[in-house]
Amino acid sequence: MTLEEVARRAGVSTATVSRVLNKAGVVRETTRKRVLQAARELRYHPNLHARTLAGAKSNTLGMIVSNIENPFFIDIFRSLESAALQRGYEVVVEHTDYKSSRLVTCARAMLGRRVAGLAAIVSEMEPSLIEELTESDVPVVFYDVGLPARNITNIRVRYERGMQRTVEYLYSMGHRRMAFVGHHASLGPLQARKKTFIETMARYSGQVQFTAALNTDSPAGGKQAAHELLASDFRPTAVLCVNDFMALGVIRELRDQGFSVPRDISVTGFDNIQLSEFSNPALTTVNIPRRKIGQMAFEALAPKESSGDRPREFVIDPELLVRESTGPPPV
Amino acid sequence: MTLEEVARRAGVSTATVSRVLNKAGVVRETTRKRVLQAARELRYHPNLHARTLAGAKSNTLGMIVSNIENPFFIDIFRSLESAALQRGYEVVVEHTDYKSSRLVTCARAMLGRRVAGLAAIVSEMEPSLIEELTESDVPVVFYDVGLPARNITNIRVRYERGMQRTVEYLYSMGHRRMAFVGHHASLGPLQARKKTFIETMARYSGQVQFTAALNTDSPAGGKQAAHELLASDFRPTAVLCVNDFMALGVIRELRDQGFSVPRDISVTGFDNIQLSEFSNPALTTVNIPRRKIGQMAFEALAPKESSGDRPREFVIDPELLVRESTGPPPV
DNA sequence: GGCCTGATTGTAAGCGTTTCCATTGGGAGT
DNA sequence: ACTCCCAATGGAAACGCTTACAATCAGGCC
Repeated sequence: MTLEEVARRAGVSTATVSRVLNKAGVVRETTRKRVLQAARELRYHPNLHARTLAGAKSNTLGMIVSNIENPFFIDIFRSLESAALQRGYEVVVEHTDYKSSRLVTCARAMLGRRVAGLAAIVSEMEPSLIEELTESDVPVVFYDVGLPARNITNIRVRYERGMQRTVEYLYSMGHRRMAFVGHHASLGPLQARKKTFIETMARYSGQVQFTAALNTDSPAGGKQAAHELLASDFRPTAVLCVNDFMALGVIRELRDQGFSVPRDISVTGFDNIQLSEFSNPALTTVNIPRRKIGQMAFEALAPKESSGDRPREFVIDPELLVRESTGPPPV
Repeated sequence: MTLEEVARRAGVSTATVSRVLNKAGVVRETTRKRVLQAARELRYHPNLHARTLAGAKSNTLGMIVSNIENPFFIDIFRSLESAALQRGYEVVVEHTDYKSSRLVTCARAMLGRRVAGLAAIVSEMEPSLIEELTESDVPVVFYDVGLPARNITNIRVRYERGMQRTVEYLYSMGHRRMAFVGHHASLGPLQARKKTFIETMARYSGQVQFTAALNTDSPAGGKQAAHELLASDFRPTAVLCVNDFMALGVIRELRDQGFSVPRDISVTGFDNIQLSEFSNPALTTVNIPRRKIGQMAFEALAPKESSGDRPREFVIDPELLVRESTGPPPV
């Protein structure tokens, strides 16, 4: 089942078979037919590795996400992929579970695969990796982490703004005791969120508590975090979650413990994943334009001759979306 | 950045470099160090394609799913992947959006990638593909579709049983008018589910209505389907959904239209995805052991010398899980 | 001192494609 | 009838790596 066998069967050279299969170069119609026929009969499937090894250019993009279970990442993937498909690229995903060691492994695998570009939509980071990627000269996009460089574009969301708007909104409604639920608090960007929350609250001189689920970005993690939160003697009137995915679990735990959301306790998320609308109550959250992020990421990776110097950094200002999970604190 | 350059820099042959990098064969400690050093300095990243082209055996498994947004598929992927990782395999995913044309493309891509095994967890199918895969001699696992063959293992869930149990349960509670919400009704397995529902209901001589969302397996699709359902003059007291993911949307629409679940209308899902527990009300559903399915799939794909003849078919009998979204019909 | 042995390392033949060049027939132009 | 040119094909060199197999070298033994 190699090119050569097909060639032999069709009575032509491998060069011709290759031309037929790649629709490149001219081939007489009759020979084309013969080759195609032979290929079909032999159940020939071109070896992708040989192909990319021989031809130089790769049209695969790589994408690495922290948590493939969180719809937030999938949404970005889908958006990036759909843009890529339209331009003849394909994209392969890998996920890290927020482990920076896996990030490094994945990134190396991508480089080994000779991807034409790499999107790292992750929260964890390994400083040496930045250097490694810069040297590699492969176009890279980071979301949330990393620094712009020769071949590195950054997309970042003004998380502080979203957080600030949320706190502001809750505060203006009368909330004074708020808690924050996150995960993997030790990771840079995630830690920054916690810090932002604390600083913002400090400005409002409200009481604050921080709780992080034990390394699980999931509804289950949110539920557990909420459980721990309620086990302490701090009684927040509002719980801000690092993302929607966890907020789903927080709401569940509150309900399980007999609290009504938002009557007794308000809950907010972050990301505005589709599910946030389908939650009951629908989640008040901060919108992060995942579709746009996916497109931006693609733009940054795709050669796109026309535009010479691509922007090296995109900044997104997220907006608060008030829905049903928040309201005034109980009197 | 090729093996040869590293070799030159380290003053050895490519064979030696290869040996060092693959930890295979013996190499004097001092040369090993020298090679590693050279590789690091040159920021050498082995070309994966060249590597798999040269060495024959592949340790990549391929997995194709219908809808990468539906947690059901992700769960199976994670389970399969974790089993694979433990045994030194890696697995790449692709998704089809329930399009059989994409299924074919993806499968061919996998074959081109020379995967060591392929898991097709999909609802769509292309008859010719079965033949193509059988000929290819690559170990294949199908879930829900396909027929056992020389190199093809099947995993199938007795969907009828789950459905029957659900109907039975609802009927015994007093429900007489039930509706079914699905998607992509034209696809084989999905159509079978609809049929199963109708047949089961026929046995109970209840009134029945079938509604399918327009090609969208998602909460949004479920919401839309529920909307259409309610627009008709059929008033079910229970809505059975083809899966949990859609049920989430159905519940939402019912609530939006002022119905209380389960007081006014009961809703059931299928799959028992994690989210079903976090729904409000928590979803009554039928458990499909995704973890186990992932493991089974891996077992079927991995060579595992010891066991000569692997079973060619796994059958799973799903169980009903009663939670909060169902109850007696309104009086 | 010659020879055998085992540890290291080098040589070179693939692996399956693509692609640059060269080659081969005709048919058109004169 | 004789160039010229173009369309259609074949030849063969990469692509970067793995892996027999060969070669080298330093001891150790007789």
